[in-house]
Amino acid sequence: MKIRNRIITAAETAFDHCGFTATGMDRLTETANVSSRTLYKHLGNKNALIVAALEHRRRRFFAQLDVESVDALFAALLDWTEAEGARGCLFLRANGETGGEVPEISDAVTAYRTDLRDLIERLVVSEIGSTHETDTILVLFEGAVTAACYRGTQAIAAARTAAAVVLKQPRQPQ
Amino acid sequence: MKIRNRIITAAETAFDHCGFTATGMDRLTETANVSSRTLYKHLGNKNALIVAALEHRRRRFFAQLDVESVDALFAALLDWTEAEGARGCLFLRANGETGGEVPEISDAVTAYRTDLRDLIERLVVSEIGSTHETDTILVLFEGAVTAACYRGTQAIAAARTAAAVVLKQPRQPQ
DNA sequence: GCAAATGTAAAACGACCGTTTTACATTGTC
DNA sequence: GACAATGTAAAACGGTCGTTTTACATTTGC
Repeated sequence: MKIRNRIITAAETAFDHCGFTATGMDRLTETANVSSRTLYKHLGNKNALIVAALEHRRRRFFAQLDVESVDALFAALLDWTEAEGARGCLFLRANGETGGEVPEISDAVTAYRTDLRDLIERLVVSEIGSTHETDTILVLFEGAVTAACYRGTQAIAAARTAAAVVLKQPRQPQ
Repeated sequence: MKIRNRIITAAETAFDHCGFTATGMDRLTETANVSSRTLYKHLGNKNALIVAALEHRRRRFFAQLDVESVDALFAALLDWTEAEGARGCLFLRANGETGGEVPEISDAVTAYRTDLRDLIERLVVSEIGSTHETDTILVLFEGAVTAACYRGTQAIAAARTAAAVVLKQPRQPQ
């Protein structure tokens, strides 16, 4: 189980840094220090490796985002970005590159989105007692991830401040 | 100049719907109703066609976003999304698929980002008299585009409301 | 100590794809 | 009415890439 993990870990960073299509099997075997035969024996094919890398990313990401407030969520995103860099949401990119035509990959992306929304909803409810601003915080989170690609961590800081403002705001009648 | 335009227009929607890598030259010639020889004579190669399609998208997009307030900006984004669908920012996707290693494409993406930020900055200044909340609105805009992929137009509505709240908020001392 | 399992190294396969070329039809202009 | 210019249709080229195969080395458990 050690080799499989090494392959997946190396693949996650390779895909993140160079893209899914642009990363060939030769680079994946190289960075994982395994032969192509071993890689195929352990993962089956490239799509399965992409799925495994996405699931690995999902676990790592939400492990770092295991927080108890919306403010701490953005603080954790800041830490993540400072450690990992900002190249956009890996799941969004995976979906874009495959055109949503690889079901297993789409499933992995959907799983991530569900987890993210569940997390945010839980935090929002514990903070203001209703789910009412969940989409707002979700938008701020997604926007922070995307805008950080070219505005850096100050995009995350801006999202963090805006989230605080929105949640402090007295609930408007619909 | 009519054929070139037909090729670029068809390419823009093909790339948008199926992705850049996943869209082969055969599909591009098919949807534009031209021979491959004509396509190459007019555009040169696939990367140049991608750049042309991105520039075409940029012109169309900002033509629809020619507004005078932040609220109208999100209203215009709503209109755009209802007409075109939500598949994520085409420029972000282009960058992701090429790994940022095709300079001409990266330039087109940078041009879009610059235009978007300039537009938002202009609107924010005209609304609150300072550039202070530009990054916040930018984050909300990017987040709305991304989240609309799986939350639909209500993500844009949430961003729109949040933008109004943020801009109404009394300026906090730094 | 010897199979069986598991690994490496590297060549080969087969399909796909961007691009070019060949051969031919259509058009507009002097 | 001939001749560029510009178009189509389709075959061919050449490289890349995911995947498989061949040949061989190394571990591991009975």
